[in-house]
Amino acid sequence: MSIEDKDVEERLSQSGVRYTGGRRQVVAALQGADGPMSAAELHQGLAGKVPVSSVYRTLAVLEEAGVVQPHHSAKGITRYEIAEWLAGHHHHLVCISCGAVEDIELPRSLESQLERLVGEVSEMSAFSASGHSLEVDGLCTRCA
Amino acid sequence: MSIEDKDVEERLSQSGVRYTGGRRQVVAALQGADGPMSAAELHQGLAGKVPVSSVYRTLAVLEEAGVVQPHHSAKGITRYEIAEWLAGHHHHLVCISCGAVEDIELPRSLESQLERLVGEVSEMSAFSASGHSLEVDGLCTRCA
DNA sequence: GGTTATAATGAGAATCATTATCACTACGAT
DNA sequence: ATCGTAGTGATAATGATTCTCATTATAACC
Repeated sequence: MSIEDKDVEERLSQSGVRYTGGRRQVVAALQGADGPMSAAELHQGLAGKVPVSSVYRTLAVLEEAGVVQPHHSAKGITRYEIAEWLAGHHHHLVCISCGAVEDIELPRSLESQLERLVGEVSEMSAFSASGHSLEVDGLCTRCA
Repeated sequence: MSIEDKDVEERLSQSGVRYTGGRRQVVAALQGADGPMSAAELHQGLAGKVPVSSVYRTLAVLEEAGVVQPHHSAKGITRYEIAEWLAGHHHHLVCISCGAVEDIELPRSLESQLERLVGEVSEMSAFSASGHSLEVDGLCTRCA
């Protein structure tokens, strides 16, 4: 049981839901990934041990509890990743050729610049910002 | 015929496709919108004058020609907007409550800061960046 | 330890956005 | 005017996701 798992367990119990075997497997698979995963990818990765309908339900439960967050970058699919309060704040490199999404963590200095920038945007737009995400589009090393 | 329309026409003819009535209507609707639009929204907005299957095909053609670009921010749907070379570079405010997406153009100073930032990200990641998009998540004025 | 109320699961049906198909129409070149 | 190709519209097919419901597992209580 990884360190984060304790936090996940607590968060779920606060939401009044159980941290069952299937849910643990999904969370573990997401922890092991190096980018957001779709329900189908998770189902695959778990070798069918968790049926696809359960993967969807589990993701919905985890999202509701704030353990994972959805990410929409590819055509018709939703990918999920461990929420930032557990995994740390980061951004995404999106390959415009193959669609792969890679996490990237900014050095503190860049991140604070970005936060200041978002703050200014929020002010100038009468929009109460609660989060932000920088998406850099380009070619991944494999497609370059 | 707006000024941009000339550019669209030229771009399409370079792609060897015609700029037909239905396509003009879709482009006009996108020009009139103040954020990305889905196929269903466009179909609605055009009061059924353009059948839904044609809206989809038109969007595919326009994307192929580089006249519009897709945007994935909401659950299972793809929204499109006029490409940046026609409409100008901008970013998005995404309402975490109602899902609405609003365009926002950054003042030159902020935009250049952001570009420098993206440049550094690109370097530190061996990822050849071709574009970027800042998404600010929060509550729109209606949902606040 | 067994019982019971409730949460969770799994298989499949139902739904929604999107894509493919195909007969038909419109346009441009000859 | 006509012929070939591009475009259209209705509808069927697909793929991701959600819903339903009967069954199973779990935690709290006796």
